[in-house]
Amino acid sequence: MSLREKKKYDTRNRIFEISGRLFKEKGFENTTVDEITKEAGIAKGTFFNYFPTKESLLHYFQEQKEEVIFNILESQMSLNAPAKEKVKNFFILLAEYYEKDKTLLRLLFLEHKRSIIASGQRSAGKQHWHERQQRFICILSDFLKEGVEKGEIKNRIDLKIASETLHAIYFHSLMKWLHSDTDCSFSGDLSARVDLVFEGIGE
Amino acid sequence: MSLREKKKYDTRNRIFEISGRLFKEKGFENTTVDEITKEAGIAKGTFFNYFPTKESLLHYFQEQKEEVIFNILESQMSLNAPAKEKVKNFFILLAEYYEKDKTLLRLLFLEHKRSIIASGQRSAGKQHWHERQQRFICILSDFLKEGVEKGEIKNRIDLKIASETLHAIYFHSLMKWLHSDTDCSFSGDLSARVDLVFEGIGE
DNA sequence: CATAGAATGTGACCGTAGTCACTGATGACC
DNA sequence: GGTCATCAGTGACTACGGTCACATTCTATG
Repeated sequence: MSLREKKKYDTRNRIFEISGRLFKEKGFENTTVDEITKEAGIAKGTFFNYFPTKESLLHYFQEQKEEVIFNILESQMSLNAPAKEKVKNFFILLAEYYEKDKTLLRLLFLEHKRSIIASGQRSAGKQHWHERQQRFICILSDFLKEGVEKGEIKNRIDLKIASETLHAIYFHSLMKWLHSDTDCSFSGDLSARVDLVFEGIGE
Repeated sequence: MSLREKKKYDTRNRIFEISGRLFKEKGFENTTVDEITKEAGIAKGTFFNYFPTKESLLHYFQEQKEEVIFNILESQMSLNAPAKEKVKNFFILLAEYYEKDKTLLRLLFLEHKRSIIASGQRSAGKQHWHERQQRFICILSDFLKEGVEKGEIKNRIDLKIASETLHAIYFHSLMKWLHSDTDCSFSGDLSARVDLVFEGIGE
């Protein structure tokens, strides 16, 4: 690695670390780019050489988190269990991982989401978000498919609709939990909802 | 109405109309407060006498829409029909109303949502949003309760969980539809998902 | 009609995200 | 080692949302 490359790498990392710390300490909105660059000992313009916007930082934090999450998930996915258990397990693993650091997650998730919405129709962030959802839904869909083959799930069910619905429930629980101040259990809430969808409401 | 009151009313309306038009024409982010006030023939400060922030305008647009929606809904709610049909009807009425003006809705909904997220933990916007959701869930819960009494719905179901789940599905469909460019049917999508939840996935 | 005081309007001003034309450091090549 | 093209660094500058002390307009009252 040349000197130039090393410096670049270091600066980027420095911005990343400092902004991460400041965001946690003071919140995203209350941390200015000036503060970050001042603490990093660089000029304001330099910040924008590395990250196109202040919000884009969150995008990278998010990516870092996801790396970890998907590794956890993939290590558990090949378990031999009924489809319903697999789905629950999948959700609970995610939930437990999230429950470890609600504050950070709230920051990453809500601000990141906000930025995607704000940046309008076609943006890299939105694209990435969409892909992430698809990956999520695919995993669920695979579980359900297995379930159909094993006769645990009605075979007249549209797998796309079903896995999307499960995803919707996951998302809803997540949002509810993120917005709640009380410490209601995210994984417990999810579990009840998955049961409901598997059983059905109707008599 | 005194002259003062009339002027106030007029100014407020003027801001409202002009900003609505500009938002539709150029989008929310691309419309500046300066533009709005210039076109309205008032000073910048005056704008903020009427609306605490630029985003708060969206809050009022949203309220205006909701007025109409809840009137439509209430006129249809007392119909005598199976619970499932009532839920579907409820959703479809909403969907059809929304489908009339996707662009405006997308603007109102996404930006409004964004602003709620952005404004952090405790804001009037968030409070109002939360109340709206509760109202929504209550209506669904009433339908389901009736369904239980009429034996159409399993009585071991937790009504809160069930109505929240239906709401989650509604919300998911709405978001999917708002983000899609293709003209997939919002009401059709919802209908399939309600069927799924009533029937259940499991064999 | 005169006047006081309240309601409303005003625009210079502030803080912050983001830009850009210029400067300085780096390394490939001779 | 000297030269020059390239790439990162810089900070004054712009744009925009939002504020505030002061100016203007309206109205209640004698």
